[in-house]
Amino acid sequence: MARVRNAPTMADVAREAGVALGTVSRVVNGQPVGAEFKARVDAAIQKLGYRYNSSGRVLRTDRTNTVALIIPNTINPYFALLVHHVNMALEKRDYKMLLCFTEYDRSREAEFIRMAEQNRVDGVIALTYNPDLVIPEDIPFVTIDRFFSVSVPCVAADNFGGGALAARKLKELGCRSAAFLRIGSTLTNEPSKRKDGFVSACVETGLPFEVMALEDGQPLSEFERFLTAHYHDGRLDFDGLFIGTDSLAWQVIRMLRKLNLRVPEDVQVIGFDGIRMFGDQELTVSTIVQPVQEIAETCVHTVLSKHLSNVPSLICLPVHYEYGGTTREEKGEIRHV
Amino acid sequence: MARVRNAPTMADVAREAGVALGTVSRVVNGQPVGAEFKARVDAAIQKLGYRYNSSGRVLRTDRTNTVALIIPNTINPYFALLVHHVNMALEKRDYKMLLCFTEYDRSREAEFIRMAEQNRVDGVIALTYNPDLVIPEDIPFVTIDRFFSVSVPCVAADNFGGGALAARKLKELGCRSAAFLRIGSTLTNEPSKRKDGFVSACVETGLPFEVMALEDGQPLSEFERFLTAHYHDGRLDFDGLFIGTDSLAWQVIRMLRKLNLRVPEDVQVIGFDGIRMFGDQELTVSTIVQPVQEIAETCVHTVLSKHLSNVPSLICLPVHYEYGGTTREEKGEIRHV
DNA sequence: TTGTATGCGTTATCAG
DNA sequence: CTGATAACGCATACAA
Repeated sequence: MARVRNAPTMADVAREAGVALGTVSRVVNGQPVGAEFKARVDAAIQKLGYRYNSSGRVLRTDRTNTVALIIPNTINPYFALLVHHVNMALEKRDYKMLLCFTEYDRSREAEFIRMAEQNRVDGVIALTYNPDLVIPEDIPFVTIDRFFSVSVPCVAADNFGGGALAARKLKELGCRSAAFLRIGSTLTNEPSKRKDGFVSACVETGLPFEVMALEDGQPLSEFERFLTAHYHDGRLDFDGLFIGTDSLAWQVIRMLRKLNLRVPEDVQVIGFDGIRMFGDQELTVSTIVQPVQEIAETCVHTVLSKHLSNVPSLICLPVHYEYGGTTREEKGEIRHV
Repeated sequence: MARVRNAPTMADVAREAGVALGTVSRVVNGQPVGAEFKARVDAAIQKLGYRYNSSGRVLRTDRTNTVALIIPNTINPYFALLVHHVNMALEKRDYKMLLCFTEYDRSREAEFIRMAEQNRVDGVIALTYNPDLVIPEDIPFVTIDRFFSVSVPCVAADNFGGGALAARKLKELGCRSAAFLRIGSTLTNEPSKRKDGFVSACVETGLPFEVMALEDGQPLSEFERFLTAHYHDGRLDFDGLFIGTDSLAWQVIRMLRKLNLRVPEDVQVIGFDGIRMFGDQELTVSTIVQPVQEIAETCVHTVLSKHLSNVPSLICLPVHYEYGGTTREEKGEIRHV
């Protein structure tokens, strides 16, 4: 069969330069070649307008310099941030990213893993929810926020520490009674530990607390019912809320406003993630900030390391608290919610 | 050289099934094969755990089933949305996406085009800012928001119409005097027409207006100076603002609040893009909504069409206005800013 | 319909 | 250091 596109190949360059094919390959790959030869090859490349074609190398070496990132979507700003930093970390190492959006669909999660194998990616980084997901053995695999087994490295923020930090912060800011609200309690993953850390620190500091967790299917209005049930004579039973994500925190704040409760005067709110308005402006709420860039960097570093067996199976990266207008702080910044 | 990974190949399957290599290929690709043969091949595939390897096909056919998307980043929610819909549109057609973040860096824009060629992508969709960008001839290329030449299809929202719609809406909502604020006026692209449409409709409806455009390098505080200069005795000269993007609108609203101006009571604000809180909650401001999904779908459809010459060189897709709390509307929704 | 054989562009081995 | 040549896995033209 003839060439599909008629772009010049290394063979054409070799012929033009009057050298062997292998010599062209060495020049292109920066391996040692005599100056005279190199000059002739470079000239031929110029003259023919030769463009390197990676598909030959892929077939020969079975390395694509590509890593698949499996993630629900990029509409959620936390995922969008993750995608961004993973891609940057990959690019720094001359790797490309094959992006797969699952939309939380379990069958899609599994299908993308198959697809990644077919395309001979050099590794997979996955943030998934399918409880029965089978992790392939023959390909470097790193998960985010979810621990499968000691043979599959998992990278996550220090969710337990973050939950504890939120509780201690509320206590420190004068809260007398707190509640933790979260959604999606079906699957046990690393973020589930936010609750454990919160509870642990509440107990430790003597801060009374309640926990309200919604199953995945339940409507958000359940939170409204919960809050209303704890609302008497214009006051809420809690003066501090720790909420599983910034996104949910934002929605809960709207509910509080409906009850004529002021944030942070009547109720202080701390979220989790560190989402900023339009990606780069102010925080949406006071929050526990995930080290997204470090998470991405660690995932990439890990998935590309030669000896996965030397890698810890769970890597928790430190979080920090940041003021975002929904807690009472000395720093007199403008409230924006 | 021996196999790199020792995964079974079509040859192994053929041997196992006692058929020819070509027959395996036909089975795998769903071409007509005798039932008996097909059964034997399927059984062999099962038995050996054969996984299709796309790298052979790529080399053979020079088609990767991959399209490169070149875009500044995914932190900006508008870009994040675009990435999402482009990927979904590609996936629907069994194409993969090679994502390239330029971070607005001109040299990176050019470099990614080179990289895309090397990797033999089947097409490129690009949202770029480099005024001197050279579009390759030998690869299907579609741009977003920026017109290069009649031979390079450009997909965009109806920016002119959107600007006009904003002006008419402000007029309709009772505005007496309006201003248009935008940033980044160096490069002339499709979004530049937002101003033209706005001006045109202001003139048409007799709405007095001013335009304030910031060059790319200038600090945002210039807008604050502009507003302050038009602020007398607790009143702003304008009771309506149309702002180039939702992101900028959000920042301007913060400036207005510093001047103790209420939105929308004192000043109504309309943005552009249609960005939602956390990607899926309420709009951040009243705005002209871009049809992002249609833009993505059109880009993909266009870049993959066989006969690019039959394609219009500029495709403008309709926008619409949507209430987001920063205009005065009958719909009494809770203000959230 | 099925088998055979060639080549896609590159890398890597081996001999000169 | 350079040249010649054999794979890599698959698709397809051609022969049977």
